Amino acid sequence: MEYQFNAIEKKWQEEWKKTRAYQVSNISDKPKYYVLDMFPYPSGAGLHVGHPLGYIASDIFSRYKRLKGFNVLHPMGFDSFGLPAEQYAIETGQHPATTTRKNITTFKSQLDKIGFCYDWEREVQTSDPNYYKWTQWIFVQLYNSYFCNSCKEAKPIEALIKKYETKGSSKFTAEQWNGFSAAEKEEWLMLRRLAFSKYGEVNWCEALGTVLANDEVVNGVSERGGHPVVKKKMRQWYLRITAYADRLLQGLETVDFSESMKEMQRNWIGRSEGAEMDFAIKGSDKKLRVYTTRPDTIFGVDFMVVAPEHDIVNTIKSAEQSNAVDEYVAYVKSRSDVERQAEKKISGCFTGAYAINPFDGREIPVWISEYVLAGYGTGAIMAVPCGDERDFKFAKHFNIPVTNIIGSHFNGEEANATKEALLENSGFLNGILMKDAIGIAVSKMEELGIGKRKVNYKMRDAGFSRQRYWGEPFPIVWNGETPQVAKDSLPLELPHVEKYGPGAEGEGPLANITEWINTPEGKRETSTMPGYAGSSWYFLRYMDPNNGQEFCNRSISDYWNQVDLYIGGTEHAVGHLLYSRMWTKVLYDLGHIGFDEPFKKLLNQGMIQGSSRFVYRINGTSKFVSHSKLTNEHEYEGHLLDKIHADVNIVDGVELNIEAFKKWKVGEFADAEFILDEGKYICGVETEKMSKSKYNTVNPDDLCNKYGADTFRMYEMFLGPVEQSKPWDTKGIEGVHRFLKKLWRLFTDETKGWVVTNDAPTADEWKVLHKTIKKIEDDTERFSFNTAVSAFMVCVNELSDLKCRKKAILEPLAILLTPYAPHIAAELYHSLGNTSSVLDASFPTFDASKVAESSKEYPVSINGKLRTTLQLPVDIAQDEAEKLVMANEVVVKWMEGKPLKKFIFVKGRMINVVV
RNA sequence: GCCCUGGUGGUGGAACUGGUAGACACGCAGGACUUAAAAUCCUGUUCGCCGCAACGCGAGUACGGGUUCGAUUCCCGUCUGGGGCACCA
Repeated sequence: MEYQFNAIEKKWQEEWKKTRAYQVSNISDKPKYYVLDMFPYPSGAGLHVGHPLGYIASDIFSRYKRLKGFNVLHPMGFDSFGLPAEQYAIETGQHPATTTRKNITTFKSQLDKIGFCYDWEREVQTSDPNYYKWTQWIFVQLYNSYFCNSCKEAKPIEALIKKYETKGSSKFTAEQWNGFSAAEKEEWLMLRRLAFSKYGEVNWCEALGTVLANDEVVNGVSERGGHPVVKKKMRQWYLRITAYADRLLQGLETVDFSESMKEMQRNWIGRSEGAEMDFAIKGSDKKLRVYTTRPDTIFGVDFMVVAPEHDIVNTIKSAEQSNAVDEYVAYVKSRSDVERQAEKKISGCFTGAYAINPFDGREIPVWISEYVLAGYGTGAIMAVPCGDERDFKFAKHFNIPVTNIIGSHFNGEEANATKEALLENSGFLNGILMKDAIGIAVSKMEELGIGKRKVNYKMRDAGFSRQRYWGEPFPIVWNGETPQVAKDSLPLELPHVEKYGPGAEGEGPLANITEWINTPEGKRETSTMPGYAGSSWYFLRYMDPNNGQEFCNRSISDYWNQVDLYIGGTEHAVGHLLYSRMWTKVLYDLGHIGFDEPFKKLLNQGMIQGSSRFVYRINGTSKFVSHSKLTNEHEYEGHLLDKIHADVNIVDGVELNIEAFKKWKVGEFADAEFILDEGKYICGVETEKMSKSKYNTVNPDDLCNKYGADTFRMYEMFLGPVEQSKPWDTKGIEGVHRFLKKLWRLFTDETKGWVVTNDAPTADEWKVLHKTIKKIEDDTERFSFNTAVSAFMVCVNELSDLKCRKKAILEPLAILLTPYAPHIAAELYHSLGNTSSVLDASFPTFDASKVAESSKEYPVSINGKLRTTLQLPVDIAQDEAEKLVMANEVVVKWMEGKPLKKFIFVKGRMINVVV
């Protein structure tokens, strides 16, 4: 009886669909477990073998937990708003909803083929009005909240209004507040709202007609398409994520993320402790405020640098320097971000003004330079050239004399940022170790009222507007410069548009629909929300996906609680993961959910790269030369070569299938001739990103058809650790397939069909089974799926050798296999006469007594040198072992009468004897 | 430049808290069954040496040191692959 995987897999997939075997209830006596995949953007290209890696891992773990008696939530959905669908719409005129729907259908059929245990009844799509209704609702919650700086949490904006009405603030009194106009009040409130609007410089991409987030801009060009990006002032929505900087940092201590992931988030948040300090300006009543992390170096300040955009520049510049300053500011403005990043040349201009060092009265020249950023700290620094590389280079370039405050630690050639030097030339700090002087200096500044401790963050508030069509509309209307929440009932649906091109002045396509934007209440907001809006809270909606009254019922979110295991790529380290952590904290603060970190454990799956194959055509001919015959990558016997991608699917290992190649692109290659090497055409190989255009994609559907989903699942795991990136290679899949066929033959005979007996297993057979139970359990618990697959292979090899066809062994084995290869497991389990589903069987219990042995031959080394073996009881006591060792002829001879000094026992085994 | 990670046979990779390095699989070589092929099974496969034989000898986890009875694992230095950040004061 042959292993007919196609029929078996179809049968069980239909069965499980019919019986709704993957439906998950919110009511259960079992403990809960929540396994989540980062949901995909449904692109038009469909899945390639790289996508399912994480999905297979999460599926295995979900099924494993289910066998272990947990009520497991394992949902799937689609992050279906986004730019590619919109660009496709612009090109083809098709509505993004149509193409998105089509793509989702393809994705779902591909996913189902692999046999995932998703509860599709909980599917969410971020572009579905029933979903984005609640994205909009959460936006309104953010808008109507502020971050209370004393209690460090979000509170309703009403509480702030009440405070302003009764107590005022540091900027105005209660009386003044009550006299403000509605628009004035709104301006003040806007400074505190968690979702707020302001004019800001944004990354404007002319070609895409939209504003991009910082993480969508790479090296000054758009991540998608590589178009140039420039700064533009526009009214934008933002999320006040900076308010949560500290809590986002502290929260990392409570979650199980990889160290590198935490590090990336910490770097992004970029917390630094230092001090802000005011310097008087000579002949002016203006003060220059700087931020420094090294107040200990205050006596080494030789000049000040202010960002060219800084407001103070115009008021302090001297008459003589005025023109030079204006010229320099103009020059800086002319430079794009790309230029600034590409050529970091030293430039700057003296303002003619001098600041006064409050401790020694020294006059310090004030410069402007583009290396000081307006957006960080106070936009001004005190430059200490002997301790800071950039300051040193600047001083050298403009011949500014350098004061040495660290003695021999400074060599005059380059700055030294040490904190270990004893200070010199430093007034009251002389002789003090720098790291101790930091605190002393700040205390002195605070005492004199000229400075105070200050924490700064690199992270900026997150831009939340996109000038696009295919995203969530804001439920906001404007009256002039004053916004308010629209009174429409949610969802505020995306209106239909005729064309998807941008509106005037950089506005989004929605601006073109005048009948939509103009309402009796005011003018609608025309931008839409960014991609991360919908993905910041989707894990909550899965819990209660059809709730029309709430985004997610509180008692249900209390039950499911945090995501126990979240699997996805590292590319979302500082985007999605930070945003969803912030949203979770806000919803927690406002009492909508009961936990403030969304993901308890994060597992990052590696990327599967493509392994590209190349053929080499002699330039201007249709002759192809085998890679093994080339002089080098570009040459063959003096002829230049064209290096052309060949489809990996028509190459066997590195050997090109010549007939298939000719048919592959008939127009181009039908008449191809080949210069072979020993009758074979050998292709070149390179590892690249998997992509259609490189013809290195492998479609999981093809592999499922050829080998079956179970083989495909196990092979993806067998490739190596899930966290590791690796190039795809289909070659080894045969080995896994052979394993499943071998397993099948344990249960069946060619002629007799099913052959499993009810005989009692032997000790050896029990041992094989229980060894495997232990190994599979341990490996699965620590996400070592590749070694678990190997353990199955060892088990089946051993049972084959033992010719074991006993139900008592094979039935537990089928259950063990269920998470990894559910279809064949179900078929085998069913064949043993079980009518209940293997999906709900219970995971076999490991019995240590079944693998125990009474005595064993142990290797023993003496002084790590001589090696011999001793037959010893397993759990032997140390003194007893000593006697037995001494009695051993070989040991005695080797020791030559020397006394035994030490016995090394490991896990109750004697490993080494020291003489 | 800074931070994080890795470096093990021809290949993918095992070895979990230091305890017989190379599990498992691919590939390769040889063999069995077969008219033949496919499928399946068996044997060998880190490198070098010795040999009638062996459960024989020596070296070996990027390189150089160290700790230890014992190091792929821990420590120090060097080289190197990958990822992230990059004028953040």
